[in-house]
Amino acid sequence: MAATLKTVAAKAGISVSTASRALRSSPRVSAATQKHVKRVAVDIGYRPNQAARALRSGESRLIGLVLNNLLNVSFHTIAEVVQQRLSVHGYQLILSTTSGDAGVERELLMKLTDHGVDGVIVIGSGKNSKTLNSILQSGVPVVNVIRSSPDSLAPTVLAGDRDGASMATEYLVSLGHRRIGYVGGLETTDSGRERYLGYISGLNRNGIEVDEIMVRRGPFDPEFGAKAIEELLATENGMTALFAANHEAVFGILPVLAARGISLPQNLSVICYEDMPLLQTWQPAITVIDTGATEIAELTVDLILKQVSNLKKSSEGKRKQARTYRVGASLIARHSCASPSKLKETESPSPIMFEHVPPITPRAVR
Amino acid sequence: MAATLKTVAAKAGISVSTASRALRSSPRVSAATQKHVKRVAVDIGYRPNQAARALRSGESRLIGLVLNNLLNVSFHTIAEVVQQRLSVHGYQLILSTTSGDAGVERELLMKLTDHGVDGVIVIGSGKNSKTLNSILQSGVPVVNVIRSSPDSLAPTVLAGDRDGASMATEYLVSLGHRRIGYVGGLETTDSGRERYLGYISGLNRNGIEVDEIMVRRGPFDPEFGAKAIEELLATENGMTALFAANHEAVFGILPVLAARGISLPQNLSVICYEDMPLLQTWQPAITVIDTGATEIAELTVDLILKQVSNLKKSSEGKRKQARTYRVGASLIARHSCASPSKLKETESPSPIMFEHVPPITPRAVR
DNA sequence: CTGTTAGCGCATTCAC
DNA sequence: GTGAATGCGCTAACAG
Repeated sequence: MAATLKTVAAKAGISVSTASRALRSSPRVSAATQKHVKRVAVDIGYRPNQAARALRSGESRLIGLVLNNLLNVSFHTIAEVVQQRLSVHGYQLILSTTSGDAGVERELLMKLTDHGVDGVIVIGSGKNSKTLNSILQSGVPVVNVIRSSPDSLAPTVLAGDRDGASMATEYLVSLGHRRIGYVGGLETTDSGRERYLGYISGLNRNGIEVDEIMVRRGPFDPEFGAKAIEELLATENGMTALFAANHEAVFGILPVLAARGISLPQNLSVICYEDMPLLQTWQPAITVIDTGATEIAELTVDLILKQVSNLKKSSEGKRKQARTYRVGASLIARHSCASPSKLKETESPSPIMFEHVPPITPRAVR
Repeated sequence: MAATLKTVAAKAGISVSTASRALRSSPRVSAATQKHVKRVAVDIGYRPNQAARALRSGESRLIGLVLNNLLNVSFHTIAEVVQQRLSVHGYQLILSTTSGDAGVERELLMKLTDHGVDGVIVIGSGKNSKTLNSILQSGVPVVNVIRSSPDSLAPTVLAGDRDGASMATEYLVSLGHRRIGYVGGLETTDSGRERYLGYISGLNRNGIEVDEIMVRRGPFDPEFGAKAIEELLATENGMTALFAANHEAVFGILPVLAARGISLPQNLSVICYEDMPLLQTWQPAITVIDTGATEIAELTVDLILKQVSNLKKSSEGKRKQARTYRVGASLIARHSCASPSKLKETESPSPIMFEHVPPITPRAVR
C-alpha cells in the first residue's frame, strides 16, 4: 500500500493538515515540525497523489502541447525544449499530435482540459479559436506558437519570418547577386506568405524588382522542391542564387542540384530557411536562416508560467491584452553562398567542419 | 462554472450514480436512460473530470513515455506513433526526456507515478531496474523499448540489431564484396555490440574473416564518423564497401565521401543502419537497414494496453514472465550499393526518386 | 434497472 | 502554530 498524507501524519505524530502544510513549506508551521515531517515523508517514501491534489486545488501540474507532428525539426525541437523547461518547474508535458487535422486538434484540446491541464501550448491550425478562447476564459492559460490563431485572445509567439526572409535575400544581394530565385511555401500559410513578403522587400530595398519567372511557390514536400528547381534550371533566367524558403522542399532541391552537377557556390549560391542536420553536413555546408526554435520554446514556456502564476496571485487573473511576440531569425553563414563575380573553377572543396549548433546537432542516442 | 455529473443528473432528472453509469455505457442501465443522459450531457457541454475519476477509480488514462531526446529519428518516430495509437484508445501521453541521465530518468519515473499513470514506456538507460520493478510491482504496467533493462521484470521490445547487421553485411557479400569496412557504435552500448556481432557473423557465414584494419567503433556523433572514414580511406585495405552501423556517424561519413570525390556506388558501396530523410535524398539515395521504429512503437502500445486490460480483469493482474520481443529489421535497397566487378565510369547518375517511406518522409508542416 | 451512501487523498476553511 | 471538519467530482459498494 502506498503511503498517503495520513500515513505521514501518523508516523510524525501530528495531524494531516499540519503534515500537508509542512510538506508544502507553508510559513504557518514551525521550522522544526517542517523538518521533521519532511524527514518522515522521505523515510517512508511518501509521494503526493497528484490526482487528489488536482481535484482539490485545481492545479494539475500538467501542461498540454498540441502540434502537427514530431518529424519536422522545429516541432520536435520545440517539444523537447518545452518539456525540459517545464520539468524544471515541476510540470509534466502532455503531448498531442494532430496531423494538421483541425477536428483532431479540437478533440485533443478538449481531452487536455478534461485532464485539468494548467496551460495549453498550441502550434495550431488556426481553426479552433473559439475552443481556445473558451479554454482561456475558463481560466486556463493558452499560448499560440508559430502560427497565429485569428481572434485568439491568448498571447502568441511567432518566428520572424518576414525579416528573416528579407535578411536572406539581402545577404545574397550584398554578395553581388541580383538574379535571385525563390522556392517557397503556399500563400495560404503564414510562413509562405510572410517569407515571400520578406523576399520581395529584400529585393526592393535594393532597387531590384521581383521577376516571377524565378519564383515558385507550392506545398511543403520534397517533390515540389524537385519540380520547382528543375523548372528554374530549365529556364533562361540568369539566376545566380537561390533562396529556398520552403523547408520540406529543400529535401527535393538539394539532390536535384547535386544530380545536375551544379556546384555550390561556384555555379549557384543557395541559402535555406530553417536549419537542420542535413544542411550542416551537406557538401558544401549550407548557409541558412535559423528560426530560433529553441528560443521560441523558451519564451513560450515563460509566457505560460507567467500566466499560471498570475492566476494564482489575483484570484481573478487579470486578463491582459493578447500580445504577440516575435523571435528574430538569424543568419548562419556557411559555405553555400559566394559572390557571383568570384567564380573560380579551381577552388578547392571547403573543409569538413562541424559547427556547434546546440539545438540541432545530432546527439548520442543509445 | 463547468458542468459536473451532478448538473447532468439534475437536468436529466435522475441520480448521479445512474448518470455516471449511463455515460460510461454500463449494461446495467436501460438503453432509453442511457440515450437521454448522453444527450443531456452533450447539450450542457458536460466533460468528465479526469482528476476526480483517477482519484476514485485509480485509472488516470495517462501513459508515460521516457526517452533520451526527440532529435533522433527513431525516438521521435516512436514518440509520435505511440502518442497517436494511445490517443485512439483514449489515453494521453506524458512525455519526458532524460538526456541520457539516469538520475533524471529516475526522477521522471517517480513524477509519472505521482500522476498515477496507467503505464510506463521506457527507452531507458538500463540503470533504473529497481525503480522500474517497484513501479511494476505497484501495479503499473511497464514496457522497456529498444534498450533492455537488466533484471527488469517487464516485457521488452527490441530491434533486431544483430540480424539486421548480418543482413546488411550479407547483402554486400551477395553483391560480390569481400573487403567490407565497418563504422559502428561503442561496445558499451547494446546496439554497438549487437550490430558488430551481426557484421562478424555476416562475414563468417560467407567464409570471410574480420579484418580489424577496416573496423572503427566509437561514439554516436558525426565527428567520430568523419574521423573514422578518413582513416579507413587513408589505409591500404582494399575496401570496396562500407557498412555504416553508427547512425549519428553517418552525418560525418557521407560528407567526407562527397568531399573526397568518392562516387557511390562506383567507387564504394555504402549501406547505413537506421533510415532517415537525409539518406533518401542523398545522391545517390542510400541503401539502408530500416529498424522498424513504427512497428516497434505499435507493438509497444499493444503490450502496454494488454497489461492494462489484464489488470482490470483479474483484480490481481497475473504477473506473467517477462518476455522479450524482437522487431525484425528490413533492408531497403536504393542506389548506393553495387557489385564491385561492375564498376563503370560512364554510368549516368541515378534518377531523382522519392520513395514513399511513411514513417520518415517529411510531411507538410504549417 | 436505479438510488443512497461512502470515500479515494488532499488542501483548505474554521476554530483553538 | 496546530487540529478537526469539509468537500473537490467521481465511482463503487450496497440496497432495493
